[in-house]
Formats: sequence, structure tokens, C-alpha cells
Amino acid sequence: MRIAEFDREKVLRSVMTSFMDKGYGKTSMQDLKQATGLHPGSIYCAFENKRGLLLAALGQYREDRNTEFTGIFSGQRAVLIELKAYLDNIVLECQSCDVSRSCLLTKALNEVSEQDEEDEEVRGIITLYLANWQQAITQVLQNAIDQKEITSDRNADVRAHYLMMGIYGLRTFAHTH
Amino acid sequence: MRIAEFDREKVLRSVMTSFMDKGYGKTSMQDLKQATGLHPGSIYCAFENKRGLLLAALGQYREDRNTEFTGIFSGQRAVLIELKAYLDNIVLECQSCDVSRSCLLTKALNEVSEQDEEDEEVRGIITLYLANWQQAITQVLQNAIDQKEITSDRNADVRAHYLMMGIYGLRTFAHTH
DNA sequence: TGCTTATTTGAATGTTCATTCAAGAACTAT
DNA sequence: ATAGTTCTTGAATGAACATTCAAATAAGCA
Repeated sequence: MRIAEFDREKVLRSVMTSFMDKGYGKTSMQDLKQATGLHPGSIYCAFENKRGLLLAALGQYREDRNTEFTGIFSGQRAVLIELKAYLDNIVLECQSCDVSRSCLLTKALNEVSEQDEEDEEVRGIITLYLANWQQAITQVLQNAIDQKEITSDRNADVRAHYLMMGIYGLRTFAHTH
Repeated sequence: MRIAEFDREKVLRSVMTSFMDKGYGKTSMQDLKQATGLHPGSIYCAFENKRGLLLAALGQYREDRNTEFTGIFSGQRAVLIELKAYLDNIVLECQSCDVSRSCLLTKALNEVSEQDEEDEEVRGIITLYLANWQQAITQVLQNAIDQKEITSDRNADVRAHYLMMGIYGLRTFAHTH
């Protein structure tokens, strides 16, 4: 058996940024060919098609974000301190980075239509990832409550909802300026 | 001179909903032909090209939203009551309507890339419309301050920013569920 | 070394898309 | 009426697109 020559992570990160910069729909296979340095045949051999490439890129994105998340919420500092660092990081991203480079999950979710039967799978995966993220934040807030760092008059779920909405809003707002 | 036969507003509202449902990029001229009942030649005669159709639809969207806005903030009730009605309306929209049918302005803004020189005009117009909207909300909040309905410890600008971010967040959040 | 299996190459394929255009139709002005 | 202008029709056009494929290449294994 022969073994794939390219570095899968490196390729998927290139694909990720292409999709984030131009959007999934406007990124042509030509663009992806250039971004990855792979020939069409190789891409189709490894990822089946463009949608497969999106799915793989989404998976890589989640993995990267997960690593970042657990790195910040390591439990070495007070929960609220870690949370502040996390949010500061998001604000920094919104300010410095290319404005169009928003979260791949929400950006891709905006592109898959409700009607299209074929996009169903992609939409399902994205909403799952987003739900996982929200759950992780809920856990963080529950920890803060358990540590008595914040009051328990509103439960972690409600607070997480509120926080997520704030983050979404911040990102979209940054996008418009 | 001959006069156009179609109802411009009706046509533009069809175009609007097409763009909101499928997105600008994924809406083909075929779709638009069907949605408007116009032949390609007529469309190109009246709107020059697909981008012109988007610009016209954006203009119609703004006009419709403006009418809605001034209808709610008529000054007949207390500012805070009107504001609540306005926000309730947005929440209702998020709950009932097709989830994918978000604000045409932000949806279209997500689709025009930063790099593309040709999209510059579209992006400029969208951000202008959004700025106008924010200014209108600032004015509403300033009225509330003047009427002593809310405290003046934070000025109207800051409050408007906060409110806009909340609305954006709500919309995106609804989109993910 | 030779056989099998998987990947790579890159030109070719067929489809979909926005746009054009020449001919016809209808309205206005004279 | 008739001329002039603008809109409508709908098939035609060429570009861009995702995808395929047969041949070439390399790795694992005996």
C-alpha cells in the first residue's frame, strides 16, 4: 500500500483559512488546489469532494478550538480570571484579525440553506459542534458557581446562553465595522 | 417611451426573500427569473446585472425596515414601551420565521469578501445602512434619557452599541438552533 | 525482485452560471 | 398615422465550475 504524502493537518488548516476568508461557496477548487498545493485527483482521493473537505476542515477547526479552550481553562487560576482571559482573547481576535475571518462554524452555517437536503449533514455537524461549545461554557460557569465565585441565583445554563449570545453579537458587530 | 410593465416593489420583495432564503451567491438568475416572473433581458434592462439587483433589493429592504421602525417609534407611547415592542418583535421574528431568513444586511455582508475590489461598493452601502440603523436607535435612547425614562450615567451611544450587539447575538443564536 | 494496492498527476468532461443580443412589441410624442 | 424610444422575449454564448479518469508512480509485503 502507498501512503499519503501530504501533511493532513497543514492542508486542512489552509483549507480552513480559505473557507474563512472567502466563504465556502466562493472558494473554488482552483483556490483550494493553490492553497493546499494538491492536485484535484489527490484532493478527491483523500476527501471525496468539496463537501468532504469542508467536513474535514470543520473537524480540524473544532480540534484546534478545543485545544485552545482547554489550554485557557486549565484550572490553574480562578474560573473568573480564566473566563476573562478567554473573552479578552475573543475581543482581540475581533480587533486585530481580518474582520471577515469570523468563526468557521457560524460562517459555514450561514451558507448552508435550510431547504437543501444535501446540506442537512453539514448543518447537523455544525450545530452539534456549537452545542458542544455551549456545553463546555456551561461547565465552566457551573465550576464558577461551585467555587462560589459567582452567585447561583441564575443557573449555569442561563448564564451560558447569555454569554454565547454576547460572543455572537460581538463577532457580528465587529464584522460590521 | 415605453414604460416598465412590472411592479418594482413586488419584484424587489421577491428578490429580497430569495436572497434571504438561499443567500446571494446561491441564488441563480434562474431562481430570480422564476421568483420575479421576469425574463433575463428585462432584469438586465432594469437592474443592469445581479449585483444591481442586490443593491436594489437592499434599498427596498432598508425602506421597508424604516417604515416598520418609524411605525413602532411613533412617540405615542413611552419610549421604553415602544422599545420593548420593537425588541419583542425581533424575538418573535427569530422564533417564528424561517430561521435562515435573517437580516438581509448582515447576511449579504457575510457574503461579500474583503479582498474583492468589486464588492467594495456593496459592502460600503450595507455598512452605511447598518450605521444609519444604529444612529436611529441611539436617537431613541437619547429620547429616553431626555424624558428621564432611563438614567444618563451611560450615554445613548454606548447603550445603542450594547443593544445592537444584543440584537446581532440574538439573531445569530437563533440561527444556530 | 516482483506483485499488489494506494496515491498522484493533470488534462478532459459535462454542467451550471451570469450575461448578451437581435428581433419583436408597446407606449409617447409629433 | 408614424417615428422614436424603451421594454420584452428567449435562445445563444462563453466562462467558470466541480468532478472524473487513465496513466504514472511509489510504498508495503512476500
